[in-house]
Amino acid sequence: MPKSKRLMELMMTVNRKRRFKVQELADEFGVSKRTILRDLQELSELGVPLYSEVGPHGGYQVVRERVLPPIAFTEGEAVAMFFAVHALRHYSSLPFEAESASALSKFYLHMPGDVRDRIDSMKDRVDFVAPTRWSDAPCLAELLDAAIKQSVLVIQYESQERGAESRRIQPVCIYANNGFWYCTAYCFNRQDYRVFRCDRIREAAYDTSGTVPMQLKDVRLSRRDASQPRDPIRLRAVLSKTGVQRCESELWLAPLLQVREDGSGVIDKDVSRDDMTFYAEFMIGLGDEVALEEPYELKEAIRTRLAALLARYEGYAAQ
Amino acid sequence: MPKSKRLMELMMTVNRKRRFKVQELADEFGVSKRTILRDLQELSELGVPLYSEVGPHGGYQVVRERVLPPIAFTEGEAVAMFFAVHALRHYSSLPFEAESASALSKFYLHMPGDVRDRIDSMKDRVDFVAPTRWSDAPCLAELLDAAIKQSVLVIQYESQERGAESRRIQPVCIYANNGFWYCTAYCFNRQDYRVFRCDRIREAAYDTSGTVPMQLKDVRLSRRDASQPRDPIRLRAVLSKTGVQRCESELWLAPLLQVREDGSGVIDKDVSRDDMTFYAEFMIGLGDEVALEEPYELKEAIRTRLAALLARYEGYAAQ
DNA sequence: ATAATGGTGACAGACTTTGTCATCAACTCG
DNA sequence: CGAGTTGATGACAAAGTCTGTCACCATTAT
Repeated sequence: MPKSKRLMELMMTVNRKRRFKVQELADEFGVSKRTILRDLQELSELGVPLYSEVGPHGGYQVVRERVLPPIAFTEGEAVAMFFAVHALRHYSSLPFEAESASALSKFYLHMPGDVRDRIDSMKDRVDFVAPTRWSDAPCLAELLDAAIKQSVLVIQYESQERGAESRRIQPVCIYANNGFWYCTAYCFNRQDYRVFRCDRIREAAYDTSGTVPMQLKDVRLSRRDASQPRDPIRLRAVLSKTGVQRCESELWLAPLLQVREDGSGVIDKDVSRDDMTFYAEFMIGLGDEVALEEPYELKEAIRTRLAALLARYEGYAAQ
Repeated sequence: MPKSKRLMELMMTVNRKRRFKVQELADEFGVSKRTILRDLQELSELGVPLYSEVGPHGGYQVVRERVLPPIAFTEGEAVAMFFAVHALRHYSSLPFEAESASALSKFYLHMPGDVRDRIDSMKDRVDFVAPTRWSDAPCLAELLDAAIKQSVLVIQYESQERGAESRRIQPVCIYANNGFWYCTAYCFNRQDYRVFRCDRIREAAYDTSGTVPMQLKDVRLSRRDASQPRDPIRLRAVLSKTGVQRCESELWLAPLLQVREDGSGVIDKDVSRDDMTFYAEFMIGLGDEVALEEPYELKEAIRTRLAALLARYEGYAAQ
């Protein structure tokens, strides 16, 4: 076998084994220990992070991260990776931040100068706008890890109403929306699914009390969909074209919205009676772009709200 | 020089040169033509797309895409790249879509099975929510290209007011915000900077009439910032903690906002008098979370607006 | 102490790569 | 056409690199 091929296979083998002895590999590849030692040194120089200990029960280890065999990317592919990572630059507390940066610098180092220029000039010409000031979500990595492994966490959650409290949860999925990270999880304290704002999770540790994880294999991202409303009431409203455009950027509304051919639209959906205050605020925000048809309760709530606001601003005027 | 090293350098050299003759490389590397020929054949087998023509003025060419020398990525880096591209999945009409996909499949192919599983399970556990229904922006690639090269385009633009019209523009930057792609550009018809919605640009072609591009080297993303208000008026308002959080997700507001230590905040900024109606709507949306201090004109505008809305909903009640 | 294990240097022999040369093929240009 | 340019391929000896063997050292667990 030519040396170059042997080196490749050796790289794959050591990545698979993680721990091994020189004699082992020598037998496997049908070469002498000396050769394997020389090869391992070369791999080391090529960037595979090897660590060795002498003595009985010693041997080689691949330390830290495993390395993929070298891959030849085209320039276009490298630029695309840059673009993707660049697009996420406004999001703070991202998982894999360090890894992205190191991957990008590897691409950057191996690039001929003209492609670097191309990328540098692209940097300032294209952008994804994200809401500013994302709050820190210190436990994001733990939450994601727990969601992947489907294990139970004990978290310190600072809810708006009750202040800090401890909860046992099993994360289902993590998602970012409009400036915040959220985590849908099964809450063992409430015995139901709940959505947590990740920046309010101050600490997260793996549960050691032996709570048995739920079988949530099929429960995935869909879990963030709203649950069925209790005490439903029918909401019907007609939206102008502008109204539709505004509603489309509201994630929670999108599934309730039917768009007509001419761009105008209709909301027709059962909603929870408890949410009247919320919908009243929202309808007020839409102003003349919405014509509410029912329920009467919502109209009433809107009028009450408007009157309260008017009083508030009348009050100011008197100051 | 060992062969392996020479092959690496050869790969970089041919990528830089794009066109070359065997004799040239032989001199450059101090080896014989025969050796270079053998090396080029090996590079070819390694995936570098080489093409050769015999005869005078013939020679070698690197065909299609240039290839970077093989890079060894760690697993973590590969996962990070997956994450980044995955996060953008909801955005339609992205540039570099094909390249991202092919880069990802290269990573995927070279990965040991357990990492694939890790990625597969991550896919369904983490998400970036983007507003739905992005309109198609068919000319995005052209716009980006023109922005990078700073060249002039002739576009067919369908404005809301005047219907379709032809414009000569020089794109400055492209950005995505809240479900739409925008392009800031210098418009030669209006002789000023304008922002175009990319989905309303039906066609784009390079200008052939010889319009001289502007010197826009220093004009970059900042161009999307609001210009100075004409007829300014001072706006001062105090925001509660909740109010601050809501404002932070409004991009245009972020620069006007000062956050205090306890999470509450202040808006204090000169704004344009023409925008009173807009600010009135916005303040109403903030409800009790904002205490407006000045200007008087805005309070008046809010009261007017509230009264109008109230009338609208009183009207409904009478239906 | 003993045995297991990695690390290094030297060197001859095995193996690979290289240079040279010869020959061919495709093509351009005058 | 014919002369010149350029790539493609095969053969083979010379040059160079890689490999196995061996001797020896260092470290460490038992």
